[in-house]
Amino acid sequence: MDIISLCKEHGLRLTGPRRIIMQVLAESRDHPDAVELFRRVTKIDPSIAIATVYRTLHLLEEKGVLEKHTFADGPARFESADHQHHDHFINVENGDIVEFRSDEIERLQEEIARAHGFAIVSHRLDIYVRPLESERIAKRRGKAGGG
Amino acid sequence: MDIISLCKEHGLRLTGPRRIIMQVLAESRDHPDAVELFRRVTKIDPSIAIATVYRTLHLLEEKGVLEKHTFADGPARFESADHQHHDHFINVENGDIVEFRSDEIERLQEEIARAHGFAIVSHRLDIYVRPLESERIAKRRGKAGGG
DNA sequence: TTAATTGCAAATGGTTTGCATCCCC
DNA sequence: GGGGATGCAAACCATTTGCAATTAA
Repeated sequence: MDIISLCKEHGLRLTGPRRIIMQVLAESRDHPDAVELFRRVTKIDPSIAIATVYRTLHLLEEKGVLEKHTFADGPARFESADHQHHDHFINVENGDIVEFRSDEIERLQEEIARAHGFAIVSHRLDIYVRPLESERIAKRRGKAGGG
Repeated sequence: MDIISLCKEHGLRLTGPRRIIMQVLAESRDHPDAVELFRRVTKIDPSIAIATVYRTLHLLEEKGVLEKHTFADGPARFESADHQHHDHFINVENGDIVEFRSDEIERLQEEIARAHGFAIVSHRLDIYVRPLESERIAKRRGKAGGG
């Protein structure tokens, strides 16, 4: 969905700062945090305040347009919510995030929750990882062109 | 393990504040945060500073004696680490925490990580829940004595 | 004795908020 | 024109840190 309809749909004014923040958000595939977003946004329009970034993020989260994640205890990181639920691998060596989904894990969670007398509201599975040594070797080989 | 051996084992001085903080920690089954811990500790000795609570918590986490969790985006909460790994249900209605463990989910995680070329360093599965309506009724009935 | 530990207060980092101004609808 | 949105700076909250005084070993 484009930015104009997004604002219309949620009764938000399409202002200059908002247009830019949403555009940057739409282009980001890397779960940026508010400060990183602020950096990207002010590269386009340096007059935008970080308060506006936080306000927009909060607004979009409330409307269900964005998902907010808190990995480890760093700053909150955001991604658009227009996708099926998924979980995250966080590469502890560089902070990179890889998404994954397991229907089987989802199903097991439901089952266990029900057995405990709970209904699931939401959940998060964060797996902190490190590349397997074999992967590291494969990557080195790839980069070096087979050395 | 008692507090004295714990300190000896990790080369920590057994000071008054530490003795009290560890004692309170040992008695807590509810994953308290630092500020809550500070409240409990200063009830016993009002001269203890919150900085000492944070420092002790950090120390014990480093030594692997405590586990630190960040649920949603509230303050960090702690529990002793002298147990098998488990995951958490967080009751969104009151913040209560219930522990659970699924070997099957653990196994699936390993499997999926490996398939992605990762080795797991650690992980966290937090399931935000609400009591099932049937549980709520059962509880009311229990409290009212069968009303 | 003396290095580790503490209390205090100031600093930090991420995030939110009050308020006067601004500018979409 | 008017109310929502913004920029700015100050406030906030959880947490950390510098430093001089204290204390366990």
